[in-house]
Amino acid sequence: MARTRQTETAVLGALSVMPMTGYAVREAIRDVLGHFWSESFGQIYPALSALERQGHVDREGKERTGSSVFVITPSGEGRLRELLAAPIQPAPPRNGLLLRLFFGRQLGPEVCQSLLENAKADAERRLTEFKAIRNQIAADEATTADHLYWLLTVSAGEHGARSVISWAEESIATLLEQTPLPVDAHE
Amino acid sequence: MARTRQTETAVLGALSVMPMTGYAVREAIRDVLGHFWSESFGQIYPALSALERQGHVDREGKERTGSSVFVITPSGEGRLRELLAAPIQPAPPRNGLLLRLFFGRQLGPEVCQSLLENAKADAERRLTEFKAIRNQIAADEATTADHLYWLLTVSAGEHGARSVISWAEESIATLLEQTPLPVDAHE
DNA sequence: GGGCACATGTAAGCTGTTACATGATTAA
DNA sequence: TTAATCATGTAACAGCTTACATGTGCCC
Repeated sequence: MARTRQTETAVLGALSVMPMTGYAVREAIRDVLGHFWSESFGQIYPALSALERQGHVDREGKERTGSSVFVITPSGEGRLRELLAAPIQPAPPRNGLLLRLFFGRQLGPEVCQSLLENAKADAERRLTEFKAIRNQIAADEATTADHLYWLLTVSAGEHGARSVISWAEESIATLLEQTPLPVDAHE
Repeated sequence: MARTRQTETAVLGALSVMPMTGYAVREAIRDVLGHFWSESFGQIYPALSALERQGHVDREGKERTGSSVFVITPSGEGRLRELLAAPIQPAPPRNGLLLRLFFGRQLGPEVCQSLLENAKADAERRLTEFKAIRNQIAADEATTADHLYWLLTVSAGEHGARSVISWAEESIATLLEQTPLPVDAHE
């Protein structure tokens, strides 16, 4: 029960920005919410059907054309506000990198260092992505009333990425202290 | 396939630190790995049985007493290293706070501010928890070869919490600019 | 006319959570 | 002796992913 609501929230949220096809909802969730949210493909169409049955969205142009555009109804907007106001259900944490580092003695310092290097590189990649997103939102600034809130989530991503980078750098240094370089005389 | 391995990894990892009962494995995962990992109760006993069948753990004292202690075998240690060396499977992101903020226009700036205040308070709570954990690890320093790696994960938690705090403070300020105080003449 | 992106859906199967059932041991 | 904690397990269900099935419209 508790979990299907989450899909409902994401789908209604997407439609609250603009009407679109189910296919476009999926793309929006993947490409726009992707940095902090995910829904799997197979959930979206059933969720849309359920929302239609409940009168929270209308399906326009359904006849014979195949593709149809979903539009949020006033009741759907009420439902969305209700869902957004509900208590946040914290997702159980599952950080594979930290799991590996916690048992890092099994892997040895060198492997752990390379895990950290990868994490740092990933975070740097994300940081440049966020920069691009920021520019894009700024470009649309005039046309959307949502940009202020969108920037908040971009900023969260940036802070998170920077914290990963500084943590990784510190941790690599700590591990290096622990593994004195093999004293090779060359040079 | 891919997912059951994760439970296997956590269980073998716990037993690599010291032999313990299934119940204790569960507590260790909840209390020690809890900040970055979770396994549900109902997965742990089946995982232990499977590991026993495969010879990766031995069950000692199984006879009639009810409780038995699980001990990792050499083959289990090999399996653990294999699992830890496998590519990290990134968990699909699901951040309920960011989802709410992204559609924050529906909630209004005041509600969003209080969401951010809560997030900040949570992060501060975590920060003091991490401090306590750090002290505890330092106290055990002599007795465990793992403490260096454990501190890495604590540090990750601290960096993360601090990044949430600074992000939340910035964001609250941004929202305040947006909602000029109601000009009430009183005072 | 062949390939690609758009578009909608379903079904099988796996993962994970929760609640239940049971019993031993220990402390008040 | 009664409650809490330790201990082991199972079964039902909810949620999610993946692969499949199908068709349209457009561009080269």
